[in-house]
Amino acid sequence: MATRRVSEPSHGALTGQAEDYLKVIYEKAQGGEPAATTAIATALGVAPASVSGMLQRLARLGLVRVERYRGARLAPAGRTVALQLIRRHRIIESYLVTRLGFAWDDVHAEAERLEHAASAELVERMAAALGHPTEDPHGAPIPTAEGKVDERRLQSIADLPVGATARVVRMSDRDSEFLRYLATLGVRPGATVKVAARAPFDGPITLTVRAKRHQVGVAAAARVFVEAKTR
Amino acid sequence: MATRRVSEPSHGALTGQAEDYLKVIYEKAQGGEPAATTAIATALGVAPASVSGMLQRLARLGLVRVERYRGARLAPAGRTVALQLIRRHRIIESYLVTRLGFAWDDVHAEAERLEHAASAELVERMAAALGHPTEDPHGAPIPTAEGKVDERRLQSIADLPVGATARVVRMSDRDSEFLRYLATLGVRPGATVKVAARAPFDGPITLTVRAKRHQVGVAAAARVFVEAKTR
DNA sequence: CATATATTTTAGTACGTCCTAACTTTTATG
DNA sequence: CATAAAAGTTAGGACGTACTAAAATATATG
Repeated sequence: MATRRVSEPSHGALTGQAEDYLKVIYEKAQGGEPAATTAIATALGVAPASVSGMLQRLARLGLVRVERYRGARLAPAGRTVALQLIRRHRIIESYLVTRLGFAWDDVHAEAERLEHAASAELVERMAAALGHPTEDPHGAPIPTAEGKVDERRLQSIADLPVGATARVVRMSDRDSEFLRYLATLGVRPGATVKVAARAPFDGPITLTVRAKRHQVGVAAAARVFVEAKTR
Repeated sequence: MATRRVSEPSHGALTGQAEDYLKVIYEKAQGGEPAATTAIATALGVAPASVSGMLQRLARLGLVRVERYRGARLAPAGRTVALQLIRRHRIIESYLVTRLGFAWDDVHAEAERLEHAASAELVERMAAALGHPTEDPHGAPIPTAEGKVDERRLQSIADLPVGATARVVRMSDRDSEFLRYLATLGVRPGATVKVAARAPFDGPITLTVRAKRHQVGVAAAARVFVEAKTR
């Protein structure tokens, strides 16, 4: 008989930790390649050996498929769990920003904890209170309750050629310092940016945002996703 | 080095389980007597042996004082944790009812999970959004952030003599079926009840609520707390 | 292509939490 | 007050999750 943890979330028998692994695997395994052990370990702040162990457990539960020495992919059941978790996360972030006055660069950690504790009912009530938003405050699409989500792969600013103009769609929400930096540049979802210049050898990129020029590193540029403006 | 659980709450190094034990001990040890092992076990739905083990751990952490074969009391540090948890719980319940349309008889379980995941900041933002309420939807007083709370012991309806009139102050929030039953009788915080009759040998109590008479069992009456009306 | 480096897995251990079974202590009662 | 019943503790084990160290495999490079 599976151990029942008294204060575990209401949705499903999975522990919060297992849910986190699934979410990371979802994110890391987006492009054909399975999610690498070390990548998962880094994302979760655990040792690679811990990942190997958990992957076996998740595989036993039918949530992931593991290729030894190669990495893990989500099985359909695991994908469902991951998308539900992402839905929770993004709705909670939206609610905290819109209704409780949290700063958009400061909600990630809070949502990261609440997503494991919130019932489906709570999340749906939050979504309803916000008018069923389709994107979170960082521009990331919110999966539907049925698990559909826009998975189209966007270009990052680092992919743009010199002279290109693009609309900012979204950015990674992980690092609040990074988000605060972007805010000082005026880079937020919906903003228009233009690549004015690129230094050679992956040197800094000069961006024009709201008529101001800024130099940003490639690493930062690669974490801001855009849609090219056709015109 | 103490193990750090990745998805543990932001407030303190305690696990959610340990927090729950402290809360139960707080509740059970209100009147002079220490909280009995079995009482704690029943409240948490675990075996008495598990309680013995956890009490040793909590005592090692300086959170409770245990008298062997007798029970446990909170140490000052444990009391602080318990009161913060109760504050979280009651503010969350209030928020869910007032801002997200939860039924008052249905919020307990949700709050029970969220109280371990919510940061102090979130809880204080909720409290501020509600205008810093002093009671939760079931009439229970909300401890202050500094850990002060009204601990005066109230009479229950079962304590009232025939003919007494009283104002309902609060009731146990544990059991939503019980709360729905009370609602059908019109028994809510603030309501006025009169003990019209009492059958002998702990028989049913006849109450008058909003001009209607109801028979309730002693067990139910003992879970509704009142203030005698002096007049 | 052989070997060095990086990645991944296994083995062994720890800790928090839970359980059941057996033992001990307290309490209640004839 | 002796003994039975109730309450509590200890012993031993399981599971989820983590760690380190050592072994195995994959990749990269001279």
